[in-house]
Amino acid sequence: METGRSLVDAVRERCGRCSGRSVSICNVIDDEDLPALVAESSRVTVPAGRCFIREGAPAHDFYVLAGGRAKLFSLMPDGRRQVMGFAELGDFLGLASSDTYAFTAEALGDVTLCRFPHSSIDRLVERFPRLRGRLQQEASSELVKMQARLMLLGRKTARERLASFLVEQASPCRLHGQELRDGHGPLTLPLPMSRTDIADYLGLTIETVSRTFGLFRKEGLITVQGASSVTLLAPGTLSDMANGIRKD
Amino acid sequence: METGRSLVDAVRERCGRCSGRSVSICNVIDDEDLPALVAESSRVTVPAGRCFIREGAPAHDFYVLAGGRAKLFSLMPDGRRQVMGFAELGDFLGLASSDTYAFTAEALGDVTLCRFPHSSIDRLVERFPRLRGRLQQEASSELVKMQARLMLLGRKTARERLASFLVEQASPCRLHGQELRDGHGPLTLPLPMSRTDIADYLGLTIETVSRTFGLFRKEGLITVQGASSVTLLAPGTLSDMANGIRKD
DNA sequence: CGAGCAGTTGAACTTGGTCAATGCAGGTGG
DNA sequence: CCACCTGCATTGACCAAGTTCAACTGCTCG
Repeated sequence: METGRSLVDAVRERCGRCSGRSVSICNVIDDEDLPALVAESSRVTVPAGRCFIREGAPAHDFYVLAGGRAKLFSLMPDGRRQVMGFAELGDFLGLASSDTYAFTAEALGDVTLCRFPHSSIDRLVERFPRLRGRLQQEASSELVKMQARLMLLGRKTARERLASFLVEQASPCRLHGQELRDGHGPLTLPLPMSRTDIADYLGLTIETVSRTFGLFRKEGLITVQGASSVTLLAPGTLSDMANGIRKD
Repeated sequence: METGRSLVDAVRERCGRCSGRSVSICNVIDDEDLPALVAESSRVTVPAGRCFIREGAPAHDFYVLAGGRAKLFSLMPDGRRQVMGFAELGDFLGLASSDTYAFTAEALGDVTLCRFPHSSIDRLVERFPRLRGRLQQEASSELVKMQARLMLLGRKTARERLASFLVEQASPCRLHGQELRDGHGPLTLPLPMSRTDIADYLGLTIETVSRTFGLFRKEGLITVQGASSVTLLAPGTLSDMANGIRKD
């Protein structure tokens, strides 16, 4: 249980700033319940690029993401892909759904998971009563985030989509509840996902994402360090653009 | 409470075939609990076109839709609209969310609602224990539906979107669980929403929706009676098209 | 050093959007 | 009862955002 101990610490440490931005995933880990909860689970480690949930497969287990990040997506028969979300430390995966998983989950880097059989939910909720409220609350906030994604995919331009994405990626990095404004200094983000993943998340092609990154760079809104790190030079402008308040 | 009685009957009668396709709305009415639940609520009637939930307003109450249909949407500052869903009899509105509503709800025709203060949820769940499970289950299935909508808005063509919409509208009309196949005869649907609403639901313009209806008509996939009634002549073909299996 | 891959850039093309004219039905008032 | 008005739907012509296809860059890893 040594790894269990450090896992608890890691999860606890990050819990305050989890964003829970992904599909059917909830930051439901309660500080006090956490050690016992982690002790209940079987631990799984997944190497980069491996799928640990497969769309359409029978949904026996659900997972808590305990290290690394994952992308969640579905495919159409001809290969078109839609990334539903990116899962972070503390997110719950595979809870929502019927008897089969609604999406595939693939490790972005190496990933650590706690696995629980679906059938144990009731028992867990009984043992950790606060879990129930957190689950409800997070399912609810997940629905609100989904609505923002519907607006993004249905109505926003490529620029607005990428700006929304950057602002969203920034939110776990800034202080809780603080607004994004220019002048609060530049904000550097890691982007652990590929351009292809970003494109499939935003309903665009990789080329459009790349071009739009280029435009933002030319316009002095961002700088790029390699392909997996961005600095937001004008977060407030990007935030306004994301919301359609500002066109450029 | 005379109206209460008939309301219960109406809701009960339709409950079996509710589709619950809308945002943060759940078909959570339990046959046995229903009369007492309805008796708890204050009744509201809303004329066609009136908004009874406003995006961004403080979320004091939640509603059960007890008659008619409503559209749920959000707006961007410049007026772009995204319709998040259409609410039907038995759907719950305004449950998911923080302290403000995430969308505007507008009556499509005349609408009847049961209103409950948000603060009474705990009490209701205590009194009707099965409500809790239904709420969870429906929130979960709502998330699954949302993922289908992300795929639609992010990756599907105009033809696929409209086909998906028609198939979705058809689902409450066919027998539970029955697949859509050609040869099961034509299927006539009411479309209580305007072309504009359909367009804003599908992330298209009204013109594209109109043109695509025209194409489907020319191709012998549908016939149209007025603007608010369609007959699916080849539901199986439409279903395949909706899923990207077939292009035409 | 070279292969392979992700990302970037450019040019042609396509889909769906924009703008504008026309059609159609329901409602109102003469 | 009919002319007119209004609002929604349809259709057409043109346009633009974003996609497609292809070449090229730069990086990492044998």
